[in-house]
Amino acid sequence: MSRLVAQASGILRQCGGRMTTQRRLILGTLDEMGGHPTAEQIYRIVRAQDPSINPSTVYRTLGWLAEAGLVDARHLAPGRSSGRREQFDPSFPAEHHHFVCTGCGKVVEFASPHIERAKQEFSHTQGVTVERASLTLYGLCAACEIAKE
Amino acid sequence: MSRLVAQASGILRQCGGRMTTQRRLILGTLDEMGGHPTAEQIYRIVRAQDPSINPSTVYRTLGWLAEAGLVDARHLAPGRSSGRREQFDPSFPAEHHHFVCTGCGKVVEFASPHIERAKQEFSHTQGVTVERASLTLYGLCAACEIAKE
DNA sequence: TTTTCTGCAAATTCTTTGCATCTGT
DNA sequence: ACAGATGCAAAGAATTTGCAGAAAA
Repeated sequence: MSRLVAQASGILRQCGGRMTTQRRLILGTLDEMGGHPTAEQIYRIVRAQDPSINPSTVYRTLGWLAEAGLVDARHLAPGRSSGRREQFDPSFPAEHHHFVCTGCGKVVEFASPHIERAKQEFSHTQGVTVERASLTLYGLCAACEIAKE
Repeated sequence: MSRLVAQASGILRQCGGRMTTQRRLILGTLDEMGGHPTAEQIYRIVRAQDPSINPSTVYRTLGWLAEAGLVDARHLAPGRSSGRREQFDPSFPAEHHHFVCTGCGKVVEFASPHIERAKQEFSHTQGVTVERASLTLYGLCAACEIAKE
């Protein structure tokens, strides 16, 4: 059983929800495919295994997964007009951030202690509670940097 | 003449574009209203001054403003389903980041030297070029923190 | 057996586009 | 005059919703 299926089962048990075939399929796919798929990409893959599945089910599943905090919804694609599709990012194993290459669209995940400091500093100086942070860096990856010239 | 109108005029002159009444109105509104309005909020305000203006014009104007780098399109609203509308953030005077209160939706802008460091570290260790960064912190503002109890 | 979920289709929401007309330059 | 912008209405993409039937607990 995949990690997400296990986590989700626990949550469902606590709130009286049900682990259905469709949910298991979507969760397993999310876990396996990795990266930051859009709802449509997820749908395409699960449909290959169960052609009767419906996009609404994918959206609904992603909806409560995001509410439960098991995945984060992000807009990684840079610029306008490409940032309209949400991308889903399993929030595991820990808070992480993203570098997006504006040339080829490649996404690299990373962790940074600087962000932890930025959170602390901001919460101290402003007297607020910071729960989570999302940093996205935009730039050119090595390959695109070379290709540019 | 507002700052944005001035900046935009310069850009338009360079690329053979035209400063129209509608653009002046939209730019002035963006400058005056501040914050991080959605296209619809902008439209509502400009329509009050010129009822003949059309939403497409607002979208088109925001489109090239974003391309020109005079405004940034962001998804500040936290969670799913609220993050669907783009918000437009005049990119002035310098790169800045956002704290979003998940209780009341209030947005606070701030600058942080830590982010500069995170950018540098990432670009050095990965051999990429980082052009810009966007950090959003989510949490509870002081008032919402109190209200929670 | 009782909720909860799913599939379906229709509806919404946000945004873009085609085209005739109008307007800066 | 002429390239470029606008308004309008219609199209489009992504996502949500209402509801009757299906399926977990």
